[in-house]
Order: sequence, then structure tokens, then C-alpha cells
Amino acid sequence: MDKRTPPPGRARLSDVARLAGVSASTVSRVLSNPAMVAEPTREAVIAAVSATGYRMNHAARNLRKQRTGTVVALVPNLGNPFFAKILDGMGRELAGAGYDLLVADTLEGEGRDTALQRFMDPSRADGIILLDGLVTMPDDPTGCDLPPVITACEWVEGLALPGVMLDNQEGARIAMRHLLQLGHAHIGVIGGPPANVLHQARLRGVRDVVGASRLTMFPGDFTLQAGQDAARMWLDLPVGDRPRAIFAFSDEMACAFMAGLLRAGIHTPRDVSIIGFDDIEMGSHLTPALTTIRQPKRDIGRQAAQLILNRIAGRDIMPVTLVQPRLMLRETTAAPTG
Amino acid sequence: MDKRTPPPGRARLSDVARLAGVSASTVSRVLSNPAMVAEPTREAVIAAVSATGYRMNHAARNLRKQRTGTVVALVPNLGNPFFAKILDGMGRELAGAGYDLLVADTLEGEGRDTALQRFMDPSRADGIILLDGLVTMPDDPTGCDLPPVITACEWVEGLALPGVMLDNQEGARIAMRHLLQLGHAHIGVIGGPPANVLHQARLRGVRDVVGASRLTMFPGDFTLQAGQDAARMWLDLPVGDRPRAIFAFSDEMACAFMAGLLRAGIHTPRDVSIIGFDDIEMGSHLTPALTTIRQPKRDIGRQAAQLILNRIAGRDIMPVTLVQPRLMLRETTAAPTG
DNA sequence: CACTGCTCTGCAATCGATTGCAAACAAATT
DNA sequence: AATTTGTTTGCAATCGATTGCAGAGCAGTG
Repeated sequence: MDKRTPPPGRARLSDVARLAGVSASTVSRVLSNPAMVAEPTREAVIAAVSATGYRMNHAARNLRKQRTGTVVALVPNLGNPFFAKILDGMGRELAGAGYDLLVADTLEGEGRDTALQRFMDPSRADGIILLDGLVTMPDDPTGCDLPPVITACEWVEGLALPGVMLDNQEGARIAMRHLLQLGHAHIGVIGGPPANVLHQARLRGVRDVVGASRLTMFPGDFTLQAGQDAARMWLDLPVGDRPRAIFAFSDEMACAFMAGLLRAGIHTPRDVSIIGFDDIEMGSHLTPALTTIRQPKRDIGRQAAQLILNRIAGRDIMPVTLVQPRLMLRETTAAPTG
Repeated sequence: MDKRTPPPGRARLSDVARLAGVSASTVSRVLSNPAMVAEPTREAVIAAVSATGYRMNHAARNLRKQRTGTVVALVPNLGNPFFAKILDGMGRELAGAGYDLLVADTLEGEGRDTALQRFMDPSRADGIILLDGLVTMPDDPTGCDLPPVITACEWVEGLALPGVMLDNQEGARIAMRHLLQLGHAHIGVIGGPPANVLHQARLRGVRDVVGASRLTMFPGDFTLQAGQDAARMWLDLPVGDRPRAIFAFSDEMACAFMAGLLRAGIHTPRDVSIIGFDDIEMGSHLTPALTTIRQPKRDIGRQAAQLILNRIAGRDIMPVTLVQPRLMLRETTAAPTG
């Protein structure tokens, strides 16, 4: 029985080496540091590589080099289109630096913390970008040797992780000021989950400028369904108690709210003004087009990528990168009539 | 200079072993096959594990076991919300079987094929779920030892990969029949990219039932922008040439088309009937709510996960799993008036 | 008491690529 | 000719976990 190299299905470094008549070290060098190898040798090796169809074994390389070439992004819900553009920007930026971006869902609820535990590990990722503010960090007995973690969009309360995020408070202020300037004295706010940091920051912004005007809160959770529910609640209100301007903490809620009212014959912006938050693509393609607070999503993704790359390289980075929101003035807000 | 174990930052199996007074093998067994180890030993090991805060090194395990415990899904564009629910269903199903789902973007254009090349590798993933029909497979000189690949939603023309997908042709037939039955004799179709397999399949379905009625094609690519462009083209048509019913190959195009017409004072379904494809969540939250062909996205994700799990386990699987589309009759289609 | 049959544990090889070190050789300098 | 300098290359150790095999310990049996 031949025990040596019973065609192992897949060429290994040593197989290439044998074919090229050199040692495995040399092949390795050709592949990762070609300048170090003499021209004729290099050519022979390259020929052998393509003859054998050699492909590197990542597990082996990762084990030896103690790095993975991978950044993992943890999102609370892959089902949320909001993350799409952010991840896109991130992916491109990381690809440019030779890193792969892999995205994992924290599968909110049950396995939420497990996910972070599982991926926050130098043998799985060189860096972590956390887009979920509701995880709890793994307790760290040894206190060291975890891959760098940054946050993006959301952040973890009470944890001094560096991160990129929108100036949510300012965004909310801009939205409120806009409504106030239009002359609205009673404003409805459709919020997010109370425990969510974005909800809290935006609510602070709302309070900053609400002044003497009246405020009515509608519970929400950023989803379309929540927007629809809020519309129902609004319709159930006595006519005099209905706020004539609505600030929704997400565009999805804003859209569904608007559609819900329209169904009951209430028109935007004639009867009710609506301003959203995020600037999802759909908003600008509706009629009327949604006025909203823009988050530069691709940009946030890119910046998050740069942040994690800097951390991986061991460079110091700013603790917090605030991105500026912008009012996208479109068609769903107007001065109150009547 | 102490060369042995200069606190290596991170506990290894052997560190745990030393602390527990057993061999590394025993620790390994406690962790992966506890029944094999005697009760007292096991307890000592478990204590040592938590005392050291030991966490397994994935690279080492993967190298040794020649598997990764990971399935990679390759999507053409993370920016597309259509994939969100599918990936969600996939992720949950795989998590249930002890696999991690990681998602990578093929970054259509430049690195498209590179991505597949990079991830289609047993040292990176135990299985691949391909959601992009436009990749080309890596040429495979050795002809073996690649991880199993299946397709979901899309498929690769000319490649006999097993996969799950909607019966797109039937979906298109259902949509067309619906419009014909309403009495529409001139139908406009907003298509996808001509090279896209979904476009082709749906177009076949359209042709199957179009019969004697008139057909007008609008170019598209599944995006909101394409829907908006189609609306402009429709408006530029002489009134008599305007189809009074539109079948869009994606809900996003349908939504943008509808909004584009509404902006010009053309109402749906009064003036124009519109039916979409996919059943994205937003569609049902609009007013009027979008009539569409439903793809059971979570289900497709789940089935894809089961398929790849079966392939990984070496079981034979059906070459093609067709999922049945369903007409979601809502508010955007009606009999032609006037 | 010797032997069989278990259960439990450790030894050592293995997965495949990388890299510090030094050998081998060529070229350049004195 | 001897020595120095520099370039290429190979050797062997290493990353950390897993597992086949065999040995140790122990109880039960004839």
C-alpha cells in the first residue's frame, strides 16, 4: 500500500514543490513574496502551480500566520434593507485593502450574544464591525487577545468601543426644526424600540428643540408594520388631538404611515406633513417623495471599514466618528393648512 | 529567556491540559465528546477550561478536521433588499444544524468571478449557496475536491448545479393571465437585464400566454431607477400606444413606475393596472397596495439551506426544487376603463 | 492466580503553509 | 588566493486541535 501522497485530491504546497523540483518553502515564497526568488526558479514554480491547479489552504495559512484576512460584520437582522448599502460600501473598501467582508446575522433574540461570542475570535476574524447595539460583550477573563471591534450606526451603551455613526441627535433636531419652521405646533413622533440607542439619541434631539409645542409619541420599532400601526392609532385619535406633522424615526415607518393615512383619505402633505429618517432609496421614488434625514450609508460603511483597518494595523483611531445628517427636502412636508 | 509558554495571551488546549493535570487529548475529548471521559476528569477539565477562559482556535480545528462549519452565500449585491429575507431563512435553518452562514458580495463587475474563486474552497466553506446567476465557475483542473455548490433563486445557465428557485415562467404566466382576464389587450412588460436568467424565464412565461394581445417591452434591470425610467418612456408614448396594463419583473420597478405615473396625474389602477414580481414587504404597505407574484423568500432560503446541508452530508438531492409562485391580488390591477 | 474484557487516558502523528536560520554558491574586493 | 558581501534556497520548527492506537488500571470470572 502506497502511503505517500495517495493522490490527495487536492494539490498541496509540497506537491507543487516536488513537480517544480524545489522545496515547499520556495513555492510559498513565490506565492507570497516573489521578489525573493530567482527568475528561473520562479517561472518553474509558477508553471507547476498552474499545472497542479494548486490552491492555498486557508485554514493552514490562518493557523500559521495567526490572521484570517477577513472582517466580519454582525448585523441584527439581515432582513433589514437599511444595512444593504452600508455593507456594500464596507465591502468595497475592505476588498481594496485585501480583506474579505463576511456578514453574519446575530439572529436577534435567542442566539444574539452567542453570535458575537462565536465570531469575536482572532481565529475567525481579524476585526469585527458591530452594527447591533444590543449585544453584550463576551466577558473576557484573560482580558486580551480579542480581535479589534468597532461599531457602526449603532453603538453599545456603556462600552467605550470606537465607532462611526450619524449624529442622530442633530438629525432629529434638523427634522424637528424643519417642522416647527413650517408652522407646526403639534408634532407626532413615531419612535423606535425604547432600548435602542438610535431611538434614545433621536429622542434627545427631539426634546432639544420641541420647545413649547405639543408632542405626541407613537410607539414603533422601525418596521413597516409599526408605521401602519401608528397610522391606525392616529386615525383613532379625536380629530382635534391628531398631530398634523409626523416625524418618524425610520423611512419605512414614514412610508407605511403615509400609505395608511392615504387609505383613509388623508393626504400628505395637504393634511399631514411627514418626515422620515435614513433616506432609503424607495423614499425618493414615491409620490409624493419622502422628505427625510439622510444618512450617507455607503460613506458610513466606508468609514467603518477604514476604522477597522486602522485598528487591525494597530494604529490609534478616534473614539467616535460622527457623520453629519442632511435634510432631504422633498414633497411630504408643508405648512399646516386650515 | 523563558522560551516555553511566555503567557501566550490566549489559553491553548495544552494550557488547559496542564492546569487540569491531564493531556491535551483528554481536554479535546471533553470538549467534543464528553461521554468518552470519566466523570471526575471531565469536571476537572471543565473547571480548567473556564478558569483559563479557553476558546478553541478555529483555524487549527479546521485544518485538522478538514471542515469549517460554515456555509457561504454569494449574493450579487448586498444592496438589494430582495435577498434579505432569503438570507434570513437560510441563516436560521443553518444555525439549527450547527452551521454558520456567512454572506459575501460578489461585487458585480470587476471582482465577480474572483469572489467565487476565493470562497469556493473547502478550506473556507463546507458549502456554497450561489444567488448570482452570472458567475462563471472556476475551471477545475483536478476535477474534484471543491465544496458542494447549489444555487438559489437564480441559476447558472449551462451548468447542472442543483438549486432551489421559483417557477418563474409559471409566475409570469399567472401575472399575464391575470391581466388578460381583466380584459387588457395591450400589455407593457418592464424586464430585467437581458442576460439575467430570471428575465429570460419570465419572458418565456409572458410569451406562453400573450396570445394575440399586443406587447410592449420596456428595458429594465430590477431597480427603482429602471421603474422610473420606464414611467418616463410610457409617458413619452403617444396616448394610443400606451399599454394600459404593466407587468414589471420586480416590485421595485413596479413601485417606481406607479409613482412615476402618479406624478404625472396617471392613477393606478384607474388609468393603468400594474402587477409586480417578488412581493417585497413594501408593496403591501403602499396605497394602493401592489398586486404581485409572490416568491416565498424565507421558504426559499430554508430550502436552499436544507439542500446544501444534504449535499454536505453527501446525500443525493433533487437537481431542481421548484417553488410555486402565488398571485397576491391587491389593489393595483383592475379592468381597463373607458 | 491468571486471564479476559472494559473503560479511560496519553502518546505521537497529522492537517498544510510559513519563516528564522544557516548552508551553498556566486560575485566583488583587497 | 583569500575574504567579504550578497543572493537563493532548503531544513526544520511552528501554529493548535484531533484521533488511531496502545497501554494502564480495574473488575469480574473460571
